[in-house]
Amino acid sequence: MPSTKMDARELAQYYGLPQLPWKYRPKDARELDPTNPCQLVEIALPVPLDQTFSYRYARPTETEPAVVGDLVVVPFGRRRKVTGVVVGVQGLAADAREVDGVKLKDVGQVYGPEYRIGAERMKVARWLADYYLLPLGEVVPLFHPPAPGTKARGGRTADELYPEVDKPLFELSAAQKTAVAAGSTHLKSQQFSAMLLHGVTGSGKTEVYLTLIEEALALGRTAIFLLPEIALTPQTLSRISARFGERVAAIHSGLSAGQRCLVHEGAARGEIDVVVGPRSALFAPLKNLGIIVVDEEHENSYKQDEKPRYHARHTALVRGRENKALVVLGSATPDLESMNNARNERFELLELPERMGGTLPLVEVVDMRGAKTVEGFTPALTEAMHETLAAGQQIILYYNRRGFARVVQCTSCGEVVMCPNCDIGLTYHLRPRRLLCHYCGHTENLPETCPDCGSEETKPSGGGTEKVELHLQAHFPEARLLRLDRDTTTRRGSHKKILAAFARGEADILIGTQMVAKGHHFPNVSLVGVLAADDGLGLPDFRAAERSFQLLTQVAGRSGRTGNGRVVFQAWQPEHPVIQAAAAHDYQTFIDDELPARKALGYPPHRRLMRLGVTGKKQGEASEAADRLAEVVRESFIRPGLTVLGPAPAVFPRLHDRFRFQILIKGTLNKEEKVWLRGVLASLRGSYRGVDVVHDVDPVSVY
DNA sequence: AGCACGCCGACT
DNA sequence: GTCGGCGTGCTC
Repeated sequence: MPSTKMDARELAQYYGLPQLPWKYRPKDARELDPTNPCQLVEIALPVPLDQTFSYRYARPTETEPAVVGDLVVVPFGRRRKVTGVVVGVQGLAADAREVDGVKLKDVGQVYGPEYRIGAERMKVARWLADYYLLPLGEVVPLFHPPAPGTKARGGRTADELYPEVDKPLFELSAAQKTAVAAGSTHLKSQQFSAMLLHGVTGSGKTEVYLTLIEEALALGRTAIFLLPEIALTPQTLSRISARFGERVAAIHSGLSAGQRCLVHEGAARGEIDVVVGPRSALFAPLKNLGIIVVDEEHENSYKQDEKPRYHARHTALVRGRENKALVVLGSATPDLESMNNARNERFELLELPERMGGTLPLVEVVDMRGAKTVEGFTPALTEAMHETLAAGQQIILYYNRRGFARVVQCTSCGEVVMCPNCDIGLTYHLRPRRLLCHYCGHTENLPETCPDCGSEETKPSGGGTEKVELHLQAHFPEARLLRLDRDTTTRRGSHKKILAAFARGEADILIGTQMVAKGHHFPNVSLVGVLAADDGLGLPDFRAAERSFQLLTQVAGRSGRTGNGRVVFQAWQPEHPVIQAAAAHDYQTFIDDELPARKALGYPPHRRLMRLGVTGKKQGEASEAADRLAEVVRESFIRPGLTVLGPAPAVFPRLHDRFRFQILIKGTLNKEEKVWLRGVLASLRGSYRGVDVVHDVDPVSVY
């Protein structure tokens, strides 16, 4: 019977898995001889191996010795050069070319002190590595701009791109003043603390953030302002740069590697003291960090969906703690985990319940059952649209399905046309006129006969944004349309272009997927229509209700930002509590329902989750590996507080020509268990070639 | 994870 | 004949 007492080597033996390489590292540090400029440096490298590597560093004259935290470039393998971080240094005889039978290669380059990962950021790096079960070297790339050294200097800096605008001199509302006062008290305490700012769309959260950042600067401290990439609009950036001028730098996807380096160096040298950007901005080398703002903190994009799979909100709290800083999380629809933390008094909760200069839009829930719909439009929505257009105002229509027809079905035998790689029905698109798989990108022509029975009666069914667009062209011929979905935003920047065109009033109706729900103020929008409000509720994910509530609330918030707005939710289950709560702008009721439901099922925020995903081209192989993994994990993790579910085929059992299985661990692993699991995963990866094993701590979705 | 080495099919 | 498919083995 295996147990966590067994190390990875013993476990590998027990289960007949191949042995891990076992490296012994001598602990006797050699004294650093000041007359000898040669060092033995231990380096963590960005490779998925649970070990560090020893190199020789014979420093050039007039240069400083390497120290822990230094970034270095080293030769690795036959022809690779990789960037790693120094985790240990010792003295070394000048003529030594090997240590304990291991040949030493020479360090190629040591970066300057601007690039050194100081003690504080190193603690964050170690936390990331431990918490997310990764080798330290694999989190190091988060801490430096890509390819430092290849500096294309002379490019425009971030804030030059966004000319200053006049600072709006609004008087803060009472609620804003309360929030600022609370934050201010925390800042002055010089202790770590966290605030959750729950404010409806348009309630002035940004003004609270900016005021608190100003206060932090006045106290001689620095600030990080995180936003989802999608929210990094020129308006947002110009507002921030108007406030902080030269001292602020923005990181965004339009920046070159050289510009990123300039921001990094400026922050390290103390020339920049506010860094704004998406999750990667969290690792900026600011000194004396006083405040970290995480705006739209519920956004799933804060969780990176590739290695290292870290959550920027969680990491912000850790970096805040290391700096005795204030962490401000803000949202109109806080993540359940954050609100739970607020209720448990780990965060101070501040509410901004009122819209600045306006009221929340009135939401009408329209029952689709028995309604005389035309292509998914009820008479109520159609009428509201005519009224809005007649009044010269704009409309947003939200429909979370791309393409023209969700599936193509044979009317004779009922089969739908499937993707050859994915076990997913293909979606019919008009432009280009082809079938497309939304998961792997496979495309093919519309078949003339049913691939299954040969009948010529195949029929596209189920709608999509393309069909809605066509319908509008026919029924609202006078209206100018814009469509916003993945298919209209293939070129870089086209997303922002479409939104900007709509904001300038170049169209009357914007139709789109989730993309229309995020960001942007559209002062002239007075109607938002949601074609299928309960669409997301049936998804087999424990967060389906939370997602739906957030999306409906966000999209509703696009209406009537500067006046009275209307919203229409069309729904098949209009009485559903999530739809009702979203329609009533009632976050309280929503979480009062949802938190106990999560607790009853043992899901976050009550317990944590870890997902182990096993995929392979051969179903049998993947399934066997998943079985083996589940067996090992289950036998060893028998204790109160831990539950192992699975293995089970994933919700999408085959994508990209790979069969997918998963195991869920409910509960929090302790340190020994994590170390142990890393070993097991490494063994498994070694013994099932052709099978991919991924682990995801705190997964954001469990598909 | 890369990247090289190594051993078997359809091409000039 | 050899270009290239991806199995497997190693990286201080």
